Amino acid sequence: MSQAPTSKNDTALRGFVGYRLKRAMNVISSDLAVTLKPFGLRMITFSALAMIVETRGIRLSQLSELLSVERPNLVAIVDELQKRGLIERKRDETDRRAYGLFPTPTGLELFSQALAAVQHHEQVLFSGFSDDDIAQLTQLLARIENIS
Amino acid sequence: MSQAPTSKNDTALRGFVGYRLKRAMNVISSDLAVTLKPFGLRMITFSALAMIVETRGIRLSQLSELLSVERPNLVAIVDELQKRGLIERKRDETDRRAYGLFPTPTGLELFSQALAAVQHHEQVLFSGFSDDDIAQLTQLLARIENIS
DNA sequence: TATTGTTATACTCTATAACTATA
DNA sequence: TATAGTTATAGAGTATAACAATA
Repeated sequence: MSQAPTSKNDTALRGFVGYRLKRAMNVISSDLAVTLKPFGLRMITFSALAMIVETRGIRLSQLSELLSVERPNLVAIVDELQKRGLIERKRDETDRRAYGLFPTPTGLELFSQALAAVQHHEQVLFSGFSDDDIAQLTQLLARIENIS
Repeated sequence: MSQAPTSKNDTALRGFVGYRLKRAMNVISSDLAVTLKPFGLRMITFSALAMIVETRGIRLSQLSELLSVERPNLVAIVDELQKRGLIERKRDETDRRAYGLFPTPTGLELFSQALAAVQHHEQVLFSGFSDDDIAQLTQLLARIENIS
């Protein structure tokens, strides 16, 4: 019976941008999770909070569209932010089906701290990258996003 | 009560490479899932099969390390490939704790077809990208992967 | 003692169908 | 009829602890 090979590699998969993208994503997201942990936030709750801070009164369905997260999956996320007192649901009196989502003062305070931490996180992570590198990467990723 | 705002955006999050990376990844992975579906493969089962084809006799623990997937999570994936008759576990007689993973003829045949489909998929997806674009992107992603 | 494969478990993420209340 | 929010549910992905067999 053969012993396990000593030369093992992932050459075949390396030929795929998707594979490389996923591996790069893993590095960033696991690192980001550590950064957000002290704030009791995950990537998705941070993102949702960021949107609500940026667009006060945004609806869950709009949040869903912007974040590309299915509406049902956002309910628990919004619940979580609300239970922690970071945001409020305010019923829209002109369309009583809908709720506007607003940050609380606590939410604004926490977000500004988390934002600074995440910015610092990326700054450290990409300290070896020039502004031009970042600009190129950003542009390439934007092109991928807009493919379909 | 305020109506939901008409100007809604994700400007704050757009400043983060991680956010853009995740969105680009979503585009590619959901598209890739469609490509792999006819073969009864997912991204992870395709990747595992690719590794086993490339490095015949590879162990589950080596697969785990190469794919950055925890060992326990690979057991079900290897089980799935084996149940479909695409790979075999062969006990390593020199180290009876271990099993070498080998593709079957069926597995080799399916993989070659799936590989061609995935290659074609990326070719179409990146048809608007020059070779230089791909090379740049690949290099930038490799640098991210090697950050830590 | 350490390693290989494994079981069990739990938490997160993602996707779909269907309900309610409102429009 | 259609939309906003919601419930229920199920499938994937991911992480950790601990076990049996073997080194």
